[in-house]
Amino acid sequence: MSRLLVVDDEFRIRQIIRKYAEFEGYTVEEAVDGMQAIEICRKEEFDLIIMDVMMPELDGFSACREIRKFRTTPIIMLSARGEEYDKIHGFELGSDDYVVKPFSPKELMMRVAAVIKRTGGEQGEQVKKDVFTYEGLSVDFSARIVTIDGKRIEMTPKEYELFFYMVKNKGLALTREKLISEVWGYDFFGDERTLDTHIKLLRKSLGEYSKCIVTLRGVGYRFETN
Amino acid sequence: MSRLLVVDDEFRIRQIIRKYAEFEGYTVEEAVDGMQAIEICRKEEFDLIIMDVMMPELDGFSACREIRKFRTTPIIMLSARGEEYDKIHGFELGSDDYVVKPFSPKELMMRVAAVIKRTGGEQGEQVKKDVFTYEGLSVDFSARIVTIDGKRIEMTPKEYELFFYMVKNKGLALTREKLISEVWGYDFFGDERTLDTHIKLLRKSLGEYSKCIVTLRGVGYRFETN
DNA sequence: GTAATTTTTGAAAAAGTTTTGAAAACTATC
DNA sequence: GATAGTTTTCAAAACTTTTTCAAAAATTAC
Repeated sequence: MSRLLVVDDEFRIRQIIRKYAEFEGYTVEEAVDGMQAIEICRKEEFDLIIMDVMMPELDGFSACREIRKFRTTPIIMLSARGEEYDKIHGFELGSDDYVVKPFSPKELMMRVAAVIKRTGGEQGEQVKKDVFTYEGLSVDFSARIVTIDGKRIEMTPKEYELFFYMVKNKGLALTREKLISEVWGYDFFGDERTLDTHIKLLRKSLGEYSKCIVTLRGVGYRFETN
Repeated sequence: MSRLLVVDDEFRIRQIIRKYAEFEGYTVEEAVDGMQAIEICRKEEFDLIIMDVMMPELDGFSACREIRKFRTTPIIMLSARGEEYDKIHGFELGSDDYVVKPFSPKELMMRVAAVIKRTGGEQGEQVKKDVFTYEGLSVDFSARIVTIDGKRIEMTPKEYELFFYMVKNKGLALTREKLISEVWGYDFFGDERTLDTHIKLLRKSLGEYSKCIVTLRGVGYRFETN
């Protein structure tokens, strides 16, 4: 069955939607604000997102816009009554429908079913994303995008390759020989210190997250998340 | 489904109407002023025209009068509150309804549905559209039409194919090999730099939206929206 | 504490990639 | 088979990345 993400700061609202949605057979996940919604969306894929407009931390519009950068998941916005501007804005940002609060759960479920049916066909061909996140760091292998606190970090090809390899093998002690042969190729016959220089560049690019790359003296390096 | 022509100089307005109209299942074409509307109407037939009154080049009244000379397509006029109220209200131009700006998209859609029902509905056959939009850029895969702020962008076959493939895989890092084998075919054995040249041509065609095509050094390209 | 070893760093040289413009080759269409 | 439009080729220019190397810093061993 379809997976739903419900984003609302009010517990009561989430609870009502969950109850109805589960009754209809949907699987439900929850997020309490836009920021959390984005994080969850990076990691998991949903068939539909129901998102409140007014939320602390990060409002529904901004979250919608952000999620649209890497996902095409349909979104239904929940907005306060009479906020015509909000509705329009929601659509502009790529939401697929809107429901005005206070809403009838039954009506919401009908909209959910309609949107899923309408967008359902294409979901099959959808590309599965491959993303790693840790605190404010996010590594999208398929888009080749690294962000720190939502800000994009530009890196050079070698940095990406080195970093991706380390992240994919996070928690493992990687010898210099292993790193060089995996990132440069087994036939690399350059200078001893090339790897060090790239680690340096990578650390510089990662800023505060350079803490994740630890030196294993006499051995190599390890990427670790605490 | 029914075909709509939206005529307004503001792309924001066109975009909102397009979003709602497509949600309702209509096919939407756009024109940015009265002059363009007339040209398009000479070439194509619509089930309904939504036209703004205040436009540069040729205003809505004049355009409406002109189109009426060779078409009977129903027209809904959009006007700012109080603007030329009498004229519109008198229906002397032959418009079928009018909506005051700022309008509720939902209300507009109800009027659209009402007018279409009243005037006998569609003439053409049903075509399922497959359209991607981002800001003023719209890519209609099934019609093979790309528009920027409502203006049609003419491209060569290769440009279309390359662009469509990139848009369909938006947000993904596409290697040169992948692009070449998908757009040219796995058996392409031409020059290394052919892809680059086509990217160049495509960027030129896309004007301001060339920003969406980002170079991934050492890898390939990515189409991204933001 | 000192010497030996290893890693980090900065800067410059070398290598590599992408962009661009222009011309040549190709392909329909009349 | 001439023409107009499209695609491909190619090489120079613009730009970026990688590598090298030696000095400095850090760590370890004695």
